[in-house]
Amino acid sequence: MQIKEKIQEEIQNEEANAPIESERILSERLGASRMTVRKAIEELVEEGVLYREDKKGTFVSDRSLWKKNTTFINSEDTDLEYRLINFDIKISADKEVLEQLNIKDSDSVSIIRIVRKILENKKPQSVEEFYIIRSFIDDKDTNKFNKLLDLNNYLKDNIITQKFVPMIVPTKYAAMLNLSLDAPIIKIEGVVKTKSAEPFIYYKIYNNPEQKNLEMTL
Amino acid sequence: MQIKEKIQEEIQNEEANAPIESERILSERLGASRMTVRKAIEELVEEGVLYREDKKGTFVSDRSLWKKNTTFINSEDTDLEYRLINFDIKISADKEVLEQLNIKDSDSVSIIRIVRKILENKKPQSVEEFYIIRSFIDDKDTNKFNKLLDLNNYLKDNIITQKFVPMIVPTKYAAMLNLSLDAPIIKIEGVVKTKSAEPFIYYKIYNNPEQKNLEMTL
DNA sequence: CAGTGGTCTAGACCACGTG
DNA sequence: ACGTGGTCTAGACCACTGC
Repeated sequence: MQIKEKIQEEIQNEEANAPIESERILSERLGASRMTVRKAIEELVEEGVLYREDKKGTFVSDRSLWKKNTTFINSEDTDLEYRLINFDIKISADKEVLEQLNIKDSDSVSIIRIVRKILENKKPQSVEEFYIIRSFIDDKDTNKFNKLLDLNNYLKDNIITQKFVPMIVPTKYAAMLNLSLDAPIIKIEGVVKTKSAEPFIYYKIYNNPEQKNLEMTL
Repeated sequence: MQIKEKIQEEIQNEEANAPIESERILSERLGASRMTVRKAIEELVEEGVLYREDKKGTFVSDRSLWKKNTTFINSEDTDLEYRLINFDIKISADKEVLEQLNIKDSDSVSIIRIVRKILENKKPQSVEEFYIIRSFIDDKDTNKFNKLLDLNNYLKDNIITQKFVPMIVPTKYAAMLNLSLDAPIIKIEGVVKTKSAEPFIYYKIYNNPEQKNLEMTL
């Protein structure tokens, strides 16, 4: 929405905790109804850019309070590099994978497996394993890993559930992550489901704690 | 909002993916304007109870898709018990704590430290350490641990940032959590700040992975 | 073509904080 | 008394879906 962008421009040089103009004044000055301005402000509040104090006014948040969730999205402006470790279209898969993807008859379903390593500023950040039911994706996307594996693309029309599991780094990945064999790490296990609750992607991410900060704002 | 509750009642016996009445029909039947009904539905969509399909309709979500975040809130209907391990009002604290609470002159600030153990269904689920700047809380609440330490109470007017750290269980807590000395765990470190960015609580939660599932829906 | 959700308008009243 | 955000109303037009 244009109103939102305008407000964002106008506050970008404001100091933290500075008040912004009231909803009524903004709506008049920007030529929109109050409800429209309100919705724009509400979205900025949702992102942590602004905050309201009931019956007092709306204020600019300190930048450190902007909402983030690096358990799911890599923070921007980092230098990321993706290295493919493994790619195959397989008929069979682990029992765990079949269970998470709710597959009863494994013969009838084609599963794509992709394993890749992610480097951040040239250092190993994580290893990701993806299991994707082929029939759920466009044939033309099958080889576009960047699109296929960017979980952001699924967020709008799907539901993603992820779990955090502490473990000792798996032996096969220790060297890849440049970790000692007894290093404790956090594995993230996630499932992507359609809104009608059909799972079609299962993923496991092994994070290098020295490179990957898992944090979120609430 | 009453409209929200009414809708919630009406759909509670509906099957997953069943359509609900359109916004226009609901607004007429419930005697509210369309925008009011819309807002109610929007909140239910936010919670994952309903989902929309653009230009098609609004549908009931499968219960497994309701949004949750057990990294922050213990799921309901669990039998929780809190055991106080430690409570003191101390002038001095670790450098780490002072740093997180943004305290320069440690002599002038009184910090409350509380350590407690949480049992879920009689089994040890986690150990929590809280560091609270005394001047930020009501004197009358100083001894009401349940209120003081329920992070939900701070969510409305504050910003909470938390970080997930993999580690081997600290020796001093291994027995308390009923874990072996080399068990990998996830420690959650969090800071509660006012909306004007003043930190006043720092907490560390050591989770027993066998009892505590850390997961979230996106 | 009728119905859906998505967006927007131009008003209105309320409770409460501040001067 | 005035200004704030919070809530609500009764309309309106749009782009698209499904029949």
